[in-house]
Amino acid sequence: MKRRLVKRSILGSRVYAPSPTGDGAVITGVVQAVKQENKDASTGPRRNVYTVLMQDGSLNEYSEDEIAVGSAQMTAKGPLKSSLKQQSSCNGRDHPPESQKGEANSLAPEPPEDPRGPDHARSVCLLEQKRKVVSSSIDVPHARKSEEEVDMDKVTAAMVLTTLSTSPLVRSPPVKVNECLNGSWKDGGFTPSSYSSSGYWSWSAPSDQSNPSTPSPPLSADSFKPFRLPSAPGAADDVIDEPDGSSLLFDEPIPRKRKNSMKVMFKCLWKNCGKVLSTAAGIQRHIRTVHLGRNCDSECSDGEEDFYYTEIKLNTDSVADGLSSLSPVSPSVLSPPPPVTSDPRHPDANGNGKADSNTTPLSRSAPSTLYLVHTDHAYQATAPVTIPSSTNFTPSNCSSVSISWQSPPVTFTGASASPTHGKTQSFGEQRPQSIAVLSSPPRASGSLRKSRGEGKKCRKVYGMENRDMWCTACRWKKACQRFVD
DNA sequence: TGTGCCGGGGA
DNA sequence: TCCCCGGCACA
Repeated sequence: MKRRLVKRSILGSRVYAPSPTGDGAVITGVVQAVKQENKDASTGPRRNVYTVLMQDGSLNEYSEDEIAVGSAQMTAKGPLKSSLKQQSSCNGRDHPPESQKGEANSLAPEPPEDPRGPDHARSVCLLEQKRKVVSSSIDVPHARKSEEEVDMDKVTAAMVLTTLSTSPLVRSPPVKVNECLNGSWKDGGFTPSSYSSSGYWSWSAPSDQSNPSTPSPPLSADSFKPFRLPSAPGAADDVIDEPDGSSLLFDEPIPRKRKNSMKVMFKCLWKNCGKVLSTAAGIQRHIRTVHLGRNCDSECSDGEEDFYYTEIKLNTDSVADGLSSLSPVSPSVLSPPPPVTSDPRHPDANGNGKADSNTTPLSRSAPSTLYLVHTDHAYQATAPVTIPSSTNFTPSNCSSVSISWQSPPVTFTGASASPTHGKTQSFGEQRPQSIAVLSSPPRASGSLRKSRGEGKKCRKVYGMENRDMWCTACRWKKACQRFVD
């Protein structure tokens, strides 16, 4: 009787059916025709076979066991079979629809696998069926649901979300329901059966993202993490195609959505590759397929990929800075290039220890302008190069010196150290070119006196008794060039 | 008052 | 150009 109801209204209805590719995905389609299959009439009720126009344009036939009805009404959705006979949802199994597909495809009625026995399952079935009748018209929060039904509701809700996605990319490859749902389900502890995601966000190939219905994949790398079904440890069909990925991915600290601007990327360490992807799964796949030459999906992986990629943490702010440094903007705009690795203000910009391979070329581009900075003053003599090794001039000494547009002279003095003591007036080398390039800081317009420096000067550092250790400028009562503010 | 440094001047 | 110093401004 119910079946007739459904049959009468099923034509033209949107249904969900397992992908004909057999990969476990669920795709949507529209019922085009219904016919009865009589061959099993002797053994059981006759089956309805639905001809479904799939979203990719193909026509497929499904039995009622295989497809699920989807309509605007959430409560009317669910496996067609379950809505008719409440059979599949009451078999006491935890499998989400993808893994149910396997059993659904085998049209033979399966013996109930509920360890509690068929009677128990049937009774639960009746209860659930009764409750559904109520909830289909009134949205009553269910006080209790069987675990199976909870899963099914979520799955059907997921299907609706999938259907609502109007992007053409949804068509092919078949939509993997998990992909667009795991972000929210996972947090709730729900983990449908696994399917290794084929989509990953990439810098170099953003179009790889196969499912645009996930609004912000870069922020949640783990949203692509394949699922695992913890409640069914023995189910072999749960581990569909990510035997390596899943365990690996779950073991390693996949970055979660970050509140701050840190972004974790995965960089391929293969020689001359350097591909950067946002997910471990993606980079593993990349390495496996591109470098290891393993075309098979992740099931033939032995985890070797792990050796060929590394995790890099990117501060998006730093990236932005780096990008700006790549821009043709004058270096004078740049914030003072720190002494590269020792700047405490950028502890992350240079990457953590793992990403010692320089993180990005962006962070290295800035220091190239560093060396233009130090030839500013015409009478910047060679004195700075003669900082005595015995001096107590250490970074701690200049720690109070706020790093300004002029980077600390330390690096420069070391680089151009001249063995001759101070008196080599090789001023000819002091090109004012850098001044022009640097557009030196607003040194209070010519007439105004330069604001007094806050930092230590040669006089303070070395004292009057060591006046010969002062920088030339200090000796000449000029602006100190060694401890520039 | 000590310090930093500009401006000027002498060698 | 190098070097020194008077003198001013600032802390």
